[in-house]
Amino acid sequence: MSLMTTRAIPDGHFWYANEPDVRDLLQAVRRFRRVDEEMRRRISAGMDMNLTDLRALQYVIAAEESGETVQQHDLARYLGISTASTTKLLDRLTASGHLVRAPHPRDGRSVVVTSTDHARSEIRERLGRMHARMAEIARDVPVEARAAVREFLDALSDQIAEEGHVAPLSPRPHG
Amino acid sequence: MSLMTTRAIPDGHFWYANEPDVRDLLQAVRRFRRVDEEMRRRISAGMDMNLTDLRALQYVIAAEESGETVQQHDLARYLGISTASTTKLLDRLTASGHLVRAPHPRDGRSVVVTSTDHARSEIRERLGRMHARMAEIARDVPVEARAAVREFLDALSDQIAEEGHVAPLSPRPHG
DNA sequence: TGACGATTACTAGCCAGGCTAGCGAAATGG
DNA sequence: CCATTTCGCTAGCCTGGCTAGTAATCGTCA
Repeated sequence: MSLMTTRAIPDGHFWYANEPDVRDLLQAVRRFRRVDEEMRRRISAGMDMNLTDLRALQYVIAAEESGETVQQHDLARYLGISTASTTKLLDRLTASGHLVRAPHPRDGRSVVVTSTDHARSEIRERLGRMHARMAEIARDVPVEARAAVREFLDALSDQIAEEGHVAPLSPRPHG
Repeated sequence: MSLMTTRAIPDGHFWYANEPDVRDLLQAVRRFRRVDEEMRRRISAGMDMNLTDLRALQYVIAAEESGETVQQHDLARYLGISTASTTKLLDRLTASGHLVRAPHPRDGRSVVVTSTDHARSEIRERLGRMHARMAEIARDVPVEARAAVREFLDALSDQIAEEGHVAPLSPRPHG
């Protein structure tokens, strides 16, 4: 472990008091976390919907782009909410003209959810530019440092996911 | 700009199809974002409180550690909720024994919020180990790559914060 | 010093977005 | 072909936000 270099008090602020690099790194992580949250809140507010609705929209569009179909059930599982709540969510998003419910071709119980042109263009308009600029920023990382950056983020994710004994499941729609 | 290398469709998936480094980097960012959100949800659920309450708790404790006093008003501003909602939040967190309301020494209208020993030890117990391991992970980043990592995260944060024309304000308590 | 606007926290009452329970219709397995 | 399971829906509840309005206190200025 070789943890402590300054004080024995495990309270965050003193751990890396004489390790400015480490402190700055974690500070940058925290700031990213915060502004990211704010950004999503802003965007969903700008589209007159809540964060969950925005996530749902992105999920449906992403699934369509990779050629997969989405049922109400998939959405519920991905969003981590009940199917009943997902019914309400679909009510909202179909009323607003972002999503469409269609009968499943071969399962009479199921509903297939698709996005409208309007939804796709709105998402593209709101997120496309930012996405492009994030890619630019990634390109600006020196080639020789890219592996280190990725490994750092992956290690953080592994640590965070494992903490609390939760399997690092990936949120894929069913095939 | 020199954006496109593959297709002109600005839909995210094709931008960096032949730039595996860039794609992997952004993928790592997205994963971090997701597991971080999940982690906070888990921890707050484990403490029988919601995300806002957890943020409030961390804020109060952090402020105390840097010797600052916190009023209900500061908390409301930091959390981005109304003072009325903050009243309810304080009701919850005082009822659960995490925070204490005390009269402000020189302003009869104000309330000074402090954390209990119980709250501090619970937060330390739940977050301390993870915090330590995040510091370890940061230490594992090769010294020569640390600047690049920090610059990457800062650039992302700048971009995200600026998008939507919001000033990159820092959430400090009043002095 | 006394009056008055500003500030602080609170109460009352509303609403959005989650939840569980339970239902009918369709699919599936024995 | 009947029993069980799955799917999405409705009904009704609860939490955690919100706004509006209030009482107490503070600060300022005539």
